[in-house]
Amino acid sequence: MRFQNLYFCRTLRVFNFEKDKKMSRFGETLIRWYQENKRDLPWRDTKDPYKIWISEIILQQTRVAQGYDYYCRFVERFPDVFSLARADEDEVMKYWQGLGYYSRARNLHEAARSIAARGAFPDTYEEVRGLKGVGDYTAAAICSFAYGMPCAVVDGNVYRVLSRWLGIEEPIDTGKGKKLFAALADELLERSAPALYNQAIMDFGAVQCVPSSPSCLLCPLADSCAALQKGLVAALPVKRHKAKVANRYFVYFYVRAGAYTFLHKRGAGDIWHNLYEFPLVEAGKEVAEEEVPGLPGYVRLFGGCEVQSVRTVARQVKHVLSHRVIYADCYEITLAEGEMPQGAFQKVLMEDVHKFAVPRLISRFFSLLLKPNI
DNA sequence: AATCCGGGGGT
DNA sequence: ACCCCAGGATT
Repeated sequence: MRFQNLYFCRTLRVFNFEKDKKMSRFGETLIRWYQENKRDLPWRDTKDPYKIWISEIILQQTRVAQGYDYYCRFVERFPDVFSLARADEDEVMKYWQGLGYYSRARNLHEAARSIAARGAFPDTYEEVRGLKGVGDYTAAAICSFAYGMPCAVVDGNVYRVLSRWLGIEEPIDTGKGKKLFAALADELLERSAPALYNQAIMDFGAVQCVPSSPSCLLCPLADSCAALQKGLVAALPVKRHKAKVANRYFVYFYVRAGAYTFLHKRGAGDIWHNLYEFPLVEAGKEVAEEEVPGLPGYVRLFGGCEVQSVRTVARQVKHVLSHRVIYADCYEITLAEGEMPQGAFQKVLMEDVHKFAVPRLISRFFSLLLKPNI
């Protein structure tokens, strides 16, 4: 018994020794790869926690190519946390227009105000993690990049790189899987250079260890990659199946009353919170053209005002969100000049609609309406 | 643990 | 079509 135990301990020690050697090569290899292959990105030129924070929020579920220009415009207009805190929320939303996941912008603004009230950007992990819109990933990113703290980031890239290199088939989108990968990431973190290591593993995942058909022949970690040896590269990481998305049917009304139109600000508890749109009727199913209010034979009123004419602008425009598919119609309806329909509408000069933050779908309607019909 | 929240690009 | 992206909040 004692012998067995001794043997076990010795095996474990040897195993750990081998593992440590392999693990330290992992970090060194990634950092070497990064130094030769890294992309030059504006948020990497700074240690300003504010700018790093902005970049991390923008890059949540967003590719670098998509967020790049937004970051540049955002930090130019809001160069520090105080300018962001002072700004009107509508303007912040306008700078976010088109990026999606608009709660990021609202939380960013709210957090900026709490930071400004506090006087300075938080400098402990717990306080950074406590900011609205900052989760485990973003807190680790800010604290390692800005302050050099030994916090391992775990994002989509890290899940992929670790699951493949270690050959782990545990699903990454369960509580158990998340805990496992967080522990592994922490164990593998290169503590002598946390910021460099974190950047390296994420860039490595984004550029080399890509989701589909990575170039394993050229990979510096090919020798030690468990997935490559087991033929599991394409199968990893494992994710649970996603729920099917439901459809929604929107009917929008571009209302003309002289030079004015009407916009509605969306409320909480649904998509596009605090963005603007045309007056909307949501239907449970597809609405036939003949059934639209205002068309001959049906209701000729809009918000209590008589509808003078109706024109079809667009029908069944498909707009895909992360978990909904919207089929949207848009009708132009004309009211007498000076009419003010009942409802929570804002009367806006048509030439001023571009000043409002609107979802992509609505900005598409704008461009349809500004172009002469062909 | 599930669901919600956008938009764009790659395959 | 389907997947993924420097995820987080809510229920």
